[in-house]
Amino acid sequence: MGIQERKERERERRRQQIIVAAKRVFSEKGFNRATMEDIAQEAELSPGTLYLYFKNKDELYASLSLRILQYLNMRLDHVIKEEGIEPAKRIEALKAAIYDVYQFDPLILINLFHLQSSETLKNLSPELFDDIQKLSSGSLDRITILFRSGIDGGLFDSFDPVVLAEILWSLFSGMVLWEESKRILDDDNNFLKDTLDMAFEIFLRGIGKVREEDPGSKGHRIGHPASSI
Amino acid sequence: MGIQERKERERERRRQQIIVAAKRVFSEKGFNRATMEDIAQEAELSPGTLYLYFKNKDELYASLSLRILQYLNMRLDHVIKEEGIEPAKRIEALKAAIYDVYQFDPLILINLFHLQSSETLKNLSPELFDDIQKLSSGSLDRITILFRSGIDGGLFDSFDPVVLAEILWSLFSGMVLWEESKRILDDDNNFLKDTLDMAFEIFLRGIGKVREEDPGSKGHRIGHPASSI
Amino acid sequence: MGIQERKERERERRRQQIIVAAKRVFSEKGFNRATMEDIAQEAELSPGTLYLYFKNKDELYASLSLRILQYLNMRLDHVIKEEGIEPAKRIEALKAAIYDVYQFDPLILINLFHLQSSETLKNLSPELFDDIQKLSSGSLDRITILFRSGIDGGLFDSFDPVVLAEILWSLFSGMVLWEESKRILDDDNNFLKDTLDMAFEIFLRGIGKVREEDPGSKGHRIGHPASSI
Amino acid sequence: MGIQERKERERERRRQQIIVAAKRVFSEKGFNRATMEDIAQEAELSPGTLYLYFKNKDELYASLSLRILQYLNMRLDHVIKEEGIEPAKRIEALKAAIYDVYQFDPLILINLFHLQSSETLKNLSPELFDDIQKLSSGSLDRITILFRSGIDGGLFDSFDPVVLAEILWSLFSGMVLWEESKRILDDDNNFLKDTLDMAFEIFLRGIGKVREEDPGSKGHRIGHPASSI
DNA sequence: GATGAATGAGTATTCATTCAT
DNA sequence: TATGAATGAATACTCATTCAT
Repeated sequence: MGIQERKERERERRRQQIIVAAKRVFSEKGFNRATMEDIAQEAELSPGTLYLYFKNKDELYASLSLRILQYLNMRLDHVIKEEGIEPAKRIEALKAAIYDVYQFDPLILINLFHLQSSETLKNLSPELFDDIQKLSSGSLDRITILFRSGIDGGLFDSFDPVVLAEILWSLFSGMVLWEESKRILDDDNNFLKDTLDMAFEIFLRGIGKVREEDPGSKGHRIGHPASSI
Repeated sequence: MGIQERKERERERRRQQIIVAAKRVFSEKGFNRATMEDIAQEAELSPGTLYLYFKNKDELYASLSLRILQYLNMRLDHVIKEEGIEPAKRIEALKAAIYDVYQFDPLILINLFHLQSSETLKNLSPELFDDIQKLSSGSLDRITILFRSGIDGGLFDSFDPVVLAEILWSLFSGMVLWEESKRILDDDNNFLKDTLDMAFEIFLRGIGKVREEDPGSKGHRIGHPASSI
Repeated sequence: MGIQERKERERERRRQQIIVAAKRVFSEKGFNRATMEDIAQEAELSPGTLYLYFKNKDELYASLSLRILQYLNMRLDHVIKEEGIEPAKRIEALKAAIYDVYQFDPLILINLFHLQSSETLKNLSPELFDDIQKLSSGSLDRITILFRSGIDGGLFDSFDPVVLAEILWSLFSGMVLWEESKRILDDDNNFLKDTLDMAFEIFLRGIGKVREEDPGSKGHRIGHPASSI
Repeated sequence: MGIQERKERERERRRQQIIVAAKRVFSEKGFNRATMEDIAQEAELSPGTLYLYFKNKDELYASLSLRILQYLNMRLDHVIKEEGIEPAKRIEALKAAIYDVYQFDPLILINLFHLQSSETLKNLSPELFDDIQKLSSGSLDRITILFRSGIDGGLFDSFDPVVLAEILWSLFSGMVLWEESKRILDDDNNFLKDTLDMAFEIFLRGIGKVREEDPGSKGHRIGHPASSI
């Protein structure tokens, strides 16, 4: 391997080091209250060094999101590309993928949704803005594909798969934000896991073909006992 | 008619004047890039005057949200208190109410969700924090009541109504944020109206009693023709 | 009495009302932390009204000092003009006068010394500056006269009476300030009374003619038992 | 000679640079009219830099005083520790020390007395407040020791040495303030030198044992010819 | 005269970013 | 490359003062 390559690898290691530190600090203090000084300290580097790896604070922040979008797309690609799998299983895999992304890094995920809905987005460099936009619509496209295969496979009623993807995405992002809010307002910690599970089931029931003749379909209409009626 | 009352009214008018200006500026520039100077200018007042009506920038920002939460709760109360209405109609009314809230003031609604998921929440005065928390959980409670009446009325399967309310709230907030994001990323403007409609239908189908014996229930399982396949 | 005169009297009453309030607020918060709003509230008037009676905050502050300087000079005049009194008694009366001034209004007295040694002095209107200067040097002159009479009366050694007056004045102001400082630093409250008494005795001993032939002079060389040796 | 040590020295140099500038600006404009911007300009630094060395304006101001208190204590320690010196000489040395402190830095000395008698004192960080308090009472203790040795040595009458120290301190601070006031009111500049000298002599005469049997003691009862009678 | 709402100039402080070493 | 001291632009907030009522 060339010396060039080794340098590149070293450089990437530093970037990750900074990203990890940034993630922690942003999560704890929020974008505005987190200072570059804080992040440098957490990364055990000097403030100046951060600027050797990231153009500015906004781009460092956005980089966090890039990472999780890439991970999401990778996971979705796996689901899509798995051969010889029936549509119903694919949707199960979609759910698992979304879970995984959340568990992979809940904090960065929150950052992603903050970013998407905020002023920061407007201040990015055109290139980074483009990256975000492409990755983001890439995710939607992938989810759309999965829904379409479900429709084509006769699993779902003929909804618009693009809209289904957007609804799923909204549901997901809304729950992540709502969970964060509950953590602040109510100190309630384990909201998302169970709720997302239930939401997914309801959503699948909602779009599923109502197949009166197929008792097997009842399989994933799991009963949800009302807990507090 | 007293002088006291007139003054109070005048004061309220000023508050509204400032809130309207703040809404515009915050929406255009985001919380951090909006300066009090900007808002004062927009309101055609001096910076100092803002502080006669709002303790600080955070509280001015939070006040925007208070307003829409109050409006939401009022609308939900109407739905709840309507007498002699069958459960199915109530849920329809819930949908309409949520629509209305969105249309009442989309921008402030976005502020609300920003606020709920952000650092700002931690910096509010205890009183305002309390107000937000109470109004927010008040909304959830009201939606919960509506779902419970649907369950009691035999309209829905026996899901936990609290969780249903949270899922609906997540879906709603997620869609509002996603819409904003799309507006920035894709210049797509009219996402929410149709999507929320469809999401609501799917959600209702998902939680609905699967009444094989009742062909009439198909009535509101409107078909959603795929638009872009 | 004319209506003119009544008005004048009314006006003076208001001025006093404001001065009393200002004194309290300045003493509690210090010059800079005391706001005109605070003073207005204390005086149960509106901020605007203060400006009908005092040109600005500096002048209001300075007015406090005027009052006590006038009182001091009045008391000193009494001492000077008392006829047929022997020099030794006069000096006793001087001590009593200084005591009285302190007791008349310790807080305003502190204000006076703050004022004399501060930036405020430079910002006064020329008229007020003149008033302060005249009253202040008037006090010095009066004290000088008393010392001179003591010298002429053969009571004291032939020190420069001007300098004696300045030393006395310095001693007095230094003790008042030191007392305030102790109140803040040590919560020590009753410093001045006893200490001034002792200082005065030492001072008189220091300037007194050493009359070896006159045992009567021992009268006011009171023994000061060491308290903590 | 370590790099650590060199940096520390450099840092101290900067602090001094700022202190010198602050001293000039505070003296010229007073605490409130002096802006951090002014001080930065005088120090040929940027405003931000000041905050790398001093937490805030109050602490910068207070730091000026620390320095002179430390110097005073050091000088007093010298006087105390000088071996084999007779009490009378010690008191002479005390006078010299006080002179020196005044000449070392009249402006900072004024700041010290402003500080001690002002609102600023209440806003300091607890640590700095403690430092001031300790140094200040340290000075008093040292002066007390000197008076006690004078009493023990039979030089003075048995006054309470604590109170003597306080009187001396009051006299000194009062004269410094009075001098400043005169500079503003009368443009009179060289008050303190001669007056303090005379005050000291009077004070010593006042507390000295009246030794009728010892004509030699007249030695330092220098005659003070009246200058302006 | 009295009011008190409105003003807007004034400033301490922060922190992203740079650059000499 | 890495540093971290220095920068200085940017801004929330205060409060003495004014003036229409």
